[in-house]
Amino acid sequence: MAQKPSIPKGTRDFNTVEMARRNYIFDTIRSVYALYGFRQIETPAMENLSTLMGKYGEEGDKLLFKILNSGDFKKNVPAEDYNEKTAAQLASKFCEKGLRYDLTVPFARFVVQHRDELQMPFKRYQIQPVWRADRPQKGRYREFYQCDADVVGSDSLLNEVELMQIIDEVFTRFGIRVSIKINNRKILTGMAEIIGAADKIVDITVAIDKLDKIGIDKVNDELRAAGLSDAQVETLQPVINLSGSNAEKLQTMRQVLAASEVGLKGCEEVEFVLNALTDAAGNSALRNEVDFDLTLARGLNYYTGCIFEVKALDVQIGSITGGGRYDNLTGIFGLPGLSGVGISFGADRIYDVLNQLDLYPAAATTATQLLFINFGAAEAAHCLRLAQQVRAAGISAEVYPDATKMKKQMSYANAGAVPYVALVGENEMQQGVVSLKDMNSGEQMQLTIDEVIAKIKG
RNA sequence: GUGACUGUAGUUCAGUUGGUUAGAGCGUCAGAUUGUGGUUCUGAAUGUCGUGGGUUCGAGUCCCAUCAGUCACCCCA
Repeated sequence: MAQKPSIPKGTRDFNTVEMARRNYIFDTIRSVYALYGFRQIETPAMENLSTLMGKYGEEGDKLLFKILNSGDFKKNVPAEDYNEKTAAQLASKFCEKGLRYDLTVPFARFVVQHRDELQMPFKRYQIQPVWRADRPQKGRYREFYQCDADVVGSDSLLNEVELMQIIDEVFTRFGIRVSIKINNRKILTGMAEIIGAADKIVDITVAIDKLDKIGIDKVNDELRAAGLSDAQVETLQPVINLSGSNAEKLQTMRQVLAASEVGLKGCEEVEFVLNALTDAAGNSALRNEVDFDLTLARGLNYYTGCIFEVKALDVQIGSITGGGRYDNLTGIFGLPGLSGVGISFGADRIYDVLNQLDLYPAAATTATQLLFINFGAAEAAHCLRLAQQVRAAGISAEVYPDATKMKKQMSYANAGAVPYVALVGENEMQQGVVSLKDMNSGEQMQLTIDEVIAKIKG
């Protein structure tokens, strides 16, 4: 064969089976969002680069896919710039659009742009692909889907509570056992304050976030590398090693953060959310465990309040859902004072988890429920009418298009995992019946078309 | 952006210190079976050994370059 065609690195084709599974994931998430009163929007695949640049930190800017301007885009760039400017600087002259990097920033843009039409609080969800010019590896793609739900225009912590419930509901429906982690950016800020390194907050959180991956010693190395003194690192130790129940951890943190107003506020917020998720008898309202985890930091630096993250208990794949509160994201677009809180399900990683654990319900992946074998022109015409009756009853059915060998038609049904096959030849036509074969058991019986419908539905 | 590993049939992989005509499982197709799939048996098709150069009497095998893929770091879902 000559060179085979291919697709760009980090992108994927989805075949029919994969799409059936992916739709099961999207449909599940979608229906839970809707159940909590969220409504769907979509935004364009490309945004103006001015909207995207500077929102994800220096690293993020590098990972943006930029789109070359149309027309003679080099006309207005002086020749000497080609040698003097860096590639990034030239790109900023050649490109004014880029592919969306996540759904949160386009959403912030959407809110600011349509602020006069929106009823606050505004609850929206959005399920669309995003693109990152990252080097792909396991569980990391250059094109992948995010499933975001956000509430803007409400400071209430009840929104956080609701989002935790959504997380719990979705993973319960999937049958994935997860650990939900909660923390608060204010607590991290408070810690930085206490040790007198407020300016190093980002470095500190990034280092602490790696605890369960690289261990305490290397975290301390990173903290020192970030410019913290040994004394400062020492002060952080009891916090990093925090253990016990959620209530105990909160108690400890209150003592540590006694001198930090922000830090105490963070503790209060976490406590409120955890309490709201617990009934009067002290039982959790959730089916999955929620853990107050000081080492949860999350990379994106626009979070300001509660932050959450979800990890699968039975598969090693990194976080499959994350989110948090960001107090001033729309401020960048000229609309200050509007608070938002949101979560994002990583559909592609959830897909990998479901595959590994093989948790798909059978119904999610079957397409055609009944295949009519084609015995010839007259029989096919008859089957076409029967198929319409079956479909009217809500059962997906198809008539094999060619009167080929029976073996071929049966194989087609088998390959497509069709659970029932209808054989309607000359005899059946005369008697007004259908020979229905159950492909799983191999049993076959003669039934009227109404009995067939009742059997498949029942 | 940094580093490591791997490229042989549709696919997963064998292929000896460099040696004649490059193999196997799975899948595909045909037949055993003209109204019965999934099991079984028989047979068949399929390769620029990623690409380009070099060493050699001789390269799938060794060397260089290049492209592609995978994994880890960074970062993240």
